[in-house]
Amino acid sequence: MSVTIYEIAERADVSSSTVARVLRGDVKETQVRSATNANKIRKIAREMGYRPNRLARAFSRGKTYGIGLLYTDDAWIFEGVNMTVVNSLVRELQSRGYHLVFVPIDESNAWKDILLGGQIDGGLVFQELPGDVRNALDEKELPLVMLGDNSDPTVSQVVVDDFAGAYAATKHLGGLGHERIMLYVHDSIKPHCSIGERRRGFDKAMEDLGLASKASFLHSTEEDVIHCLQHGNSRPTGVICYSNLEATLLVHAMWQYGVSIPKDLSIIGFNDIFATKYMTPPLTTVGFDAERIGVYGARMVVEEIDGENTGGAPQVEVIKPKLIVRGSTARFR
Amino acid sequence: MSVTIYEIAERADVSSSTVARVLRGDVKETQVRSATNANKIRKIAREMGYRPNRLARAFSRGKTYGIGLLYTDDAWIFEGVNMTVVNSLVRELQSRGYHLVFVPIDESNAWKDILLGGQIDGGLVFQELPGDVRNALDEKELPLVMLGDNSDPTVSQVVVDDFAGAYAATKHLGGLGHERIMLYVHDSIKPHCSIGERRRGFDKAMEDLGLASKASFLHSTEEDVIHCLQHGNSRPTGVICYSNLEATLLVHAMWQYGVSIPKDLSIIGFNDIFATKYMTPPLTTVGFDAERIGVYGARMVVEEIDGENTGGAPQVEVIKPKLIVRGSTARFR
DNA sequence: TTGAAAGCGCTAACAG
DNA sequence: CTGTTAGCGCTTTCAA
Repeated sequence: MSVTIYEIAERADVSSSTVARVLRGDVKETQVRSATNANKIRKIAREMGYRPNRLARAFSRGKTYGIGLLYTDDAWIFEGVNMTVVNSLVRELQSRGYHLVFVPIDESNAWKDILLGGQIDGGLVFQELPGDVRNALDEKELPLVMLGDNSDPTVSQVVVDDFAGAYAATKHLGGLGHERIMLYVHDSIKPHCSIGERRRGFDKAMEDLGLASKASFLHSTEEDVIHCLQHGNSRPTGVICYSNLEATLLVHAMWQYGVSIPKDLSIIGFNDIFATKYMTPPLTTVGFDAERIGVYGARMVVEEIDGENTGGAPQVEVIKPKLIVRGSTARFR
Repeated sequence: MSVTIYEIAERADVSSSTVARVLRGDVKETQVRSATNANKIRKIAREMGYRPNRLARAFSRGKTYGIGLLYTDDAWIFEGVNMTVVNSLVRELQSRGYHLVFVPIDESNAWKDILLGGQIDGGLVFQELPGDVRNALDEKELPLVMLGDNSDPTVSQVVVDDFAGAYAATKHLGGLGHERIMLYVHDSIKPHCSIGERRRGFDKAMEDLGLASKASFLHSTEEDVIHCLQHGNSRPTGVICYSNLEATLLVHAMWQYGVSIPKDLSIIGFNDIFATKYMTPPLTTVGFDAERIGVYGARMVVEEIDGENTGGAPQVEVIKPKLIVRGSTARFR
């Protein structure tokens, strides 16, 4: 087995409490004796290769130091940008002594065992949670922080200003002379507040551009969009894609049909991942600093757990996106 | 606080041990009394909303039920295929009562606290580990399973038959009439056994094709490869890319230079992720069932922890890749 | 600042 | 099958 505070206590000829306190840094060491003791204890601990048993500590403190990443849709969470978020989440949490626990919410009741069985101290989510999950969280009084979702004003959240992103994208296209612009949301996309936000940003920009009547909004299948883009003489000349999925699919489809981008059609995507830069053509996209979402998110849950967030009022951090102009957009005629 | 076995014991008028045993299913219930008791206990537990405290259980059993995912290179682990692996790892582990703990290995000593502080029961790795990490693992006698890496024959592993993958890719190109074929490994790729494996598969195929003298192997920068591909009349007509990175970069570069794929140049990638199917043109690639890596990997660590792997001899599972022919390869002339 | 003692919730012998 | 009794390793009163 491993070295415990008792073995150290014995060698140092002090009580186990003292060892624990010193090693934890809970001693001011103002007195001569305490300082001497402290040094001796630390020396012995080092020699014996002591490491506090994290489980014992957690158990004793009544904390788990685990933060659950609750998700219903793994396609969403394991996708490009969100992985960047997860990555920074892991690191930021770790630097604060916490660790991330993946909690897929599915028919199996594993998630209940985890939430109710005291395996986590708080939760992080990318999307709105099913009612029973929320209830479980509430029952255990576990703080929750939403990432990139503002659908619930009662919990803290770090969100991306999707309105601004869509607005900028639309204005960009308008500035290039496009008049008939489409906002494309693939029908496989699950409901999410960003859809509405982006739509509002899009609508507002079209209105400001004086093109409101020429806007077309679609929450649609690929076939319908492609059809719409190819037929009729009032077809859109610019498309703003809800995410990389739509952009990828669209670029591919247009390539198949011989529609040249950006000559014949301008396309703007959302979310800037590595691959978008290397698409053919490189994709003009609305990007944002995904790492910050993780950093803020981690900070917020931990603060709520440690009760540093005294007020109790939900915190809100907003990340400003920026338009990254690349090769998939061009002046219309 | 939560409901404990003691409260249930009191109400059911039995000892806490009995409660624990019944709720854990450690009672055969052959006798009349035991069955009656068991039912009563379960009923009360249900009514009170009892959930076993997982930390207490873990602490008491001397197990953590955490499996560390140890990694030095997050670009690698958070990349496409490997995320699929992680996803299945999470689920498979969860179904066995374990959870995955991300353990980035960096200058901070956080990883030491986790390994030595008894936060995990075993480890999973995608790449060879630094010596001190291995030592820590050995010291604590934590089983380790390698994923997609066969560099250490002393540990269990689930690997992809990269030799076969590269062989098939090369043969495919050879069959299409290509004679000058290049294997491209970007210089940012960190050392990994698959590089050697793929190279050997490539070499063998070239030899079998009678083209050995026309093979060119490069562990090189993008510039060099592009230059090589554009100048000289003995330039390669087919390229096998080590991963999606090279394929993405190359397709992009060729597009910039007006080299048409697959007319002027055939390209084969490695690893089949969603986007490759939608590249322009869709990428011919060597794919494999990434989920199985996770499933096997999880199974193997857990078995080693539970001591089901009696022999002690390292297990080896090999995943067979298959060539997925799409639009980036064509007959040469 | 230190020590003694109790306890976190569950598991694991050992008798009965 | 059941109850009793010790822990697991650390934290946390409470006195001294």
